[in-house]
Amino acid sequence: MGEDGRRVRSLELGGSAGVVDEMDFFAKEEQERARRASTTDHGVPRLGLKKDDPAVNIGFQLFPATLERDPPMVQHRSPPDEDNDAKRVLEAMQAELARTNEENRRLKNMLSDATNNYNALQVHLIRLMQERNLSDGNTQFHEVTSEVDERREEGGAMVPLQFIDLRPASVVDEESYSITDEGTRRRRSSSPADPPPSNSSEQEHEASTRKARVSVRARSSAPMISDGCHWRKYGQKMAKGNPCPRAYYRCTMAAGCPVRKQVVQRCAEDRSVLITNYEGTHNHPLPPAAMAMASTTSAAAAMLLSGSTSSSEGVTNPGNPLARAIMPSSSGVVTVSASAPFPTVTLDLTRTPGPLPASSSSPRVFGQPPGNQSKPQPVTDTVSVATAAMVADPNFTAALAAAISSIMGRKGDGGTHQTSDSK
DNA sequence: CGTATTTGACCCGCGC
DNA sequence: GCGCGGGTCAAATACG
Repeated sequence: MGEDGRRVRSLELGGSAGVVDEMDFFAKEEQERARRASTTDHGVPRLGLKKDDPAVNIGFQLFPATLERDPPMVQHRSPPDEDNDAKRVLEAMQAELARTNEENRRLKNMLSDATNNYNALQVHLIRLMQERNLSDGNTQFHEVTSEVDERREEGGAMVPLQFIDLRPASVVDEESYSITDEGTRRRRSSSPADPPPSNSSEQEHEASTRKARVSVRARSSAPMISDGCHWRKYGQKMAKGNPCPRAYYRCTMAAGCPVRKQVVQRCAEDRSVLITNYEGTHNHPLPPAAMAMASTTSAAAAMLLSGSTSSSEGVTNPGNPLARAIMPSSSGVVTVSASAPFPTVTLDLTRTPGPLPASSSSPRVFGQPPGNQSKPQPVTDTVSVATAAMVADPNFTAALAAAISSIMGRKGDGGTHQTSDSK
């Protein structure tokens, strides 16, 4: 390749010799240098000698080698030559292009590695949770974990988060069953075809996990927080002891997803606080914004099922390492309550959790003071961002953004991309 | 006209 | 057994 490249360049060099006059770029300098360096009386540069000029040859030979490094845009000037300069500019631009491509490749690799690490950590987290359950005598969890691992390792490619069900198989089946039609299930229970409700401990466990729900408290004046999903209202009730009605929504993003239920109501004491309860897991691909909330609720539900149900009292997040792993930046805003009838994880986005890195996308979400209700809209829209920030460690996001921006910044002026935007 | 919302009726679980 | 409350259904209505 080197020889051919040189030959081509030589040919180009020779071919462009005749168009020197058309190159205006460094005309002044060129004339000056030509007057000094060239001994020929004509304006025709010593192109023939240039081929033998060691400096030029070295430059041509070194260019490919310096592509991997940071070649200076302006090479040291060899004997004045317009064509030579033009060629060098061209070479420099080509080198820059090649370097940019190389950096793009590196960035892609970095991003892929980071995502891989994230997924690996998530799988590891799930495994830990399920091993914990395994010690309680539930043997199904481990198998599911192995399945997830195998899926991940076999495919090599990343499994979309929405397809990784964080719950154990029994829970998945149970939830999909119950959520498919909880109402009809109740009705069906009277049918003779239904197996009589046996009172095994397994079913008791399923019954408890089936109703695991995630409650999100956020300040918003909107009737419903926008989490990226498409919800259809199917009912409304006046709740006891609350002047504000309670609305019932169902996910309509997929025909086969009647499973999702969402209950929204306003806090009785503070009507600016919107309480949203999520039950179940989506069985269809989700947009990134919706995926954030879905993964949050899923992770929270998994956290709930991981062993905190042993306590009948509320357990705050800092005491739960798993919760800390899921929501590292939200200490104090996550409450796990295993009290009857169903265990609930409460994500309180109305409290101030403490200082957060400024580079993260989450700080503007948390801790909206009650006085800052002049702009309620961002609060509604950023709930998904908050959940995204909780699912994806903000520190990780910030570090990734910093790394990418540093790389982009090294290159020069190309670093204005919003790579830190969470999905 | 298709889709989303409203709203009264109905079902079911639970406590008394 | 009965009443209450939560949750869901489905017809009617509104809306784009």
